[in-house]
Amino acid sequence: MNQWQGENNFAIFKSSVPISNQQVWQAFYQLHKEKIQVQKEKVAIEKLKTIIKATFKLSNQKGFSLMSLRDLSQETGMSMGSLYAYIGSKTQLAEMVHQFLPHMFDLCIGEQLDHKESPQQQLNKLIRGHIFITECLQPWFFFAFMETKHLSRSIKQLAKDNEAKSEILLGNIIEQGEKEGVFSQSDKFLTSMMIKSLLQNWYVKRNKYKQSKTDCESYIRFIEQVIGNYLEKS
Amino acid sequence: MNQWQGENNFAIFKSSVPISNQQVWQAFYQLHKEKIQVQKEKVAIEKLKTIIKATFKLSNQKGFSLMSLRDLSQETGMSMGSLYAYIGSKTQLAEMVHQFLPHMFDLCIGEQLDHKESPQQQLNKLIRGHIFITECLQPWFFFAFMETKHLSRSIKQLAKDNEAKSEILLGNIIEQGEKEGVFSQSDKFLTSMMIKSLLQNWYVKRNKYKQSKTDCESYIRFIEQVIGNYLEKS
DNA sequence: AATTAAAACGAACGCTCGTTCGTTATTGAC
DNA sequence: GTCAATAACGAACGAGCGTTCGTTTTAATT
Repeated sequence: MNQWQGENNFAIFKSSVPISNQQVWQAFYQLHKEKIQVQKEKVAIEKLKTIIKATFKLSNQKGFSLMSLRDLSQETGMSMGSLYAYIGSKTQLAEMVHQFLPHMFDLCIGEQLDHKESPQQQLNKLIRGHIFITECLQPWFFFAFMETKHLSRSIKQLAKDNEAKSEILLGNIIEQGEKEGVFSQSDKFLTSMMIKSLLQNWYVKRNKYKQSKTDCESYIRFIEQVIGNYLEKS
Repeated sequence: MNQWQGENNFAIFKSSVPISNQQVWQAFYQLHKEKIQVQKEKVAIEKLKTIIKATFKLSNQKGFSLMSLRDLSQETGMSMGSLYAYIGSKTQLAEMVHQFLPHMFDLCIGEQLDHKESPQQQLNKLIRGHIFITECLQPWFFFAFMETKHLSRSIKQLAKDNEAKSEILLGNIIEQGEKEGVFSQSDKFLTSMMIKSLLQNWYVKRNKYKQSKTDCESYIRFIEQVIGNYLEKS
């Protein structure tokens, strides 16, 4: 059960996926390149960084829909016209953030899952990957979680599909564990809902965990303990 | 552990606290009486019902800040002027909902807790009460959870205080259980965070639970099982 | 039927929003 | 140093916002 400690920790995760500060912004720019009017990459990435960070800050304060582009202009020190060269429209600004997350998710933990491993290993891997990536991109995931209401139907659907996908993934692993006899019988739906909610809590209530000085490794240990106690046969 | 089943179920809860449809709206009117310009109680209650329900519906669709009072006017069939006789202002409309929840909470489960009972009993009572009341007032709690950003500082503080209160309550019960030796040693902070998040999930993701035909009694049983497995000495 | 108080109405007001676009400043190649 | 190309600028626009208030309708009392 604890075979992953030290062997698959946060530091190793960060060094094995493209999630350094530079790489993240580079990836964000690449994903949205064709929508952005500014052509010089170095300039564009720097300004996007400023804009997105300011968006997160203001959205935390008053919510995305109450954040005006004049607020954003003031916070970034850019003019209204400049902003529009980067974001296209207010709606597109929100959509760009939302589209980025599944992209990074695939990049970082999409292909790592292996059905030949034991259900416990698969489950732990999924949980760890989830916590690690949301730890690296906490403001992004927090924004996406809080500001789902303002999206076009198509992007809203994309968000729903992604959530469903991860729930099915969880459900399958639990089912496999039951079949192999390593997990006791349980309500697969309720169990995956619980795991999802524990994973979400890490980035939704991040401030509280920071205040209590809980780091992501001990949070993972806690989840694994709770799920283990509940699922594993004794 | 299962002594409460049948003896303290949802039906009994509903009949022992003032939470019938009529009583809820009556209580809401009483709490905000002095802010409302319309004097005839029967008329006021009926219109408030219409307004609040429409607010919940529109907020679910596009979020409170994107809901205009013209939307609300159309949805309720009332004129702008009439609306203002009931809500005072858009901000006050949101605040009235937020203020109502701790009020109902106190009314329904505030005084039922008894420190002489066993920690297990106290914990189960708290969990059951929480699920039951959020089951009865699901749209209210959902609205309050999603739309915290638009509040005045004072009401935001009130919301924070209330959350802190319930976390301390949980922490104390767990601590008492540890001292009495009925709970194993655990991280009290992480444990209460988990319980809170399980409780919140019931009204935040209500649609998903409805789709899978999970009722509140079986959800409570699930929580008690998970927490029991984790906390109770074997 | 007349009177009066309460409730509902909705056009109008001032303001702020997202967005545009003609102009100015900056950059880099020659 | 010149000159295109690129980026930044910010005043202006129309739409829609929350809110108000003079008027009309409704309801209750006499």
